Amino acid sequence: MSESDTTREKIIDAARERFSHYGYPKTTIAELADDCAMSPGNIYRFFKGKIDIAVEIARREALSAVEVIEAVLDCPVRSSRQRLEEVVFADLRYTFHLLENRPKTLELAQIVVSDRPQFQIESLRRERRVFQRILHEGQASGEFFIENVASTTIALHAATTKYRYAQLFTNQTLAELERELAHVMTVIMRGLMPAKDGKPVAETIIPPEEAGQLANVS
Amino acid sequence: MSESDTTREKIIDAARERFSHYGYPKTTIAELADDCAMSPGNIYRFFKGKIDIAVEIARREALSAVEVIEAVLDCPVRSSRQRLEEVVFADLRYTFHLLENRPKTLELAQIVVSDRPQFQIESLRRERRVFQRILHEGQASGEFFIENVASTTIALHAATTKYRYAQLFTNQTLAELERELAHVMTVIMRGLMPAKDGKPVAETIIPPEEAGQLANVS
DNA sequence: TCAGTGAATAATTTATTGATTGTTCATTTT
DNA sequence: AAAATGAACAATCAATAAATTATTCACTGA
Repeated sequence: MSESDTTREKIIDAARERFSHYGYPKTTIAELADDCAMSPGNIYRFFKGKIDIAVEIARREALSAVEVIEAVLDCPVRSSRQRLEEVVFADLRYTFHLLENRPKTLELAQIVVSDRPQFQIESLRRERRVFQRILHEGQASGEFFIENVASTTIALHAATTKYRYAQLFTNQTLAELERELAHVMTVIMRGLMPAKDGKPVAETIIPPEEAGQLANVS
Repeated sequence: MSESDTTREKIIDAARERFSHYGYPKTTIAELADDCAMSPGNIYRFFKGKIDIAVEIARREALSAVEVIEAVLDCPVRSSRQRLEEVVFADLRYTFHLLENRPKTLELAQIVVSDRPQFQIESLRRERRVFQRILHEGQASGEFFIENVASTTIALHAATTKYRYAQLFTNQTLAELERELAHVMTVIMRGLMPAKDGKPVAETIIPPEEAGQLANVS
């Protein structure tokens, strides 16, 4: 790692610390420079402007959020259905706890999005790719019956909108949201899977929250 | 109608006019009093405070919005499925055009909700009742197969969250949203209706926009 | 040449003040 | 007695001044 890379990281670390403690607006470039034992001017050799530091932090945050969701893919499960349900519930829980425990993270994301609308579009796209992979697998294994995987992915993602950063829409508790999401998933799963012997697919069971799943949100 | 009722209506009319033209914050009680040829003090014999005038206007707006949606129920259609789809699309279109043509209406609603959170909860509940009626009908006629109508109503309503005041979530065009919603409804309908002869239910077709449907939004 | 500086400046935020507005109520009118 | 008034007062807003901050850049030391 080159010298200038570690300097850049030092700035990011200092910014992460201050942004999460005091928020983006109340953090000054002079403070970041102090933390890194350098002059304000030098910061601008690594970032075009203050907002770009926030963009970089939010970008990493978004990537690690998708990783949390993707981690669910790695654990062995019995079916694509279970995979899909676990990913959707993980999404609800991860974003819920994020807003609960680290409200400044949302604030930062909102500031970034208001300045760079493309940021949100790309974050959503990354998330959809996870969904798409699962649908594709389920399709290939014959578990799902899906005519058009691409458009069904979009539908699934849109139908679960309320369960991403749910506190922005409602003040329901997490338990209430989980119950609700189970109903949504029940309907969706019945839409994706053929009925067996004339009986519709069983209801979605709320998956248990894995212990390690939310390690980096505390 | 009593004298004091008509006075109250005069105030509401004046407020509606000014709120929609200049917005709630820029409208003063003195102006409303002027419009009604009365003194500021007299307004307070009819409303506890300025915000209560806004609440009353928003309440009526919300009721007439549900009426627009309910109007779809009155026209004869071939199936519960079609009813459901028309209601959901009407909701998307109505709220979309509302934000496009009368942004002050949203502003007012947001001001009311921030002061009276219960307002939003009740509006959503009213809307859900329309959904529930359709599901119930479809269930009774045997067209839908629904184990629990109440929880399925909640699921349906939650899954279509993105298509109520869609511009708050995305900057997609109405046409894009309609295409997306069709995909969502396709999955949901397959979840509600049993497959025929092993073939899944047909895809949702975007219903044509009725001419008279949006009369009071222009 | 490269990494870094810090004073100068432009842009933004905050504080202050004066003006406007929401609300009340003792009083007047009908 | 009911309906309405308008002056008084507290709360809020708008305008401006003052202070702070983001950003630039000519310059310094390795």
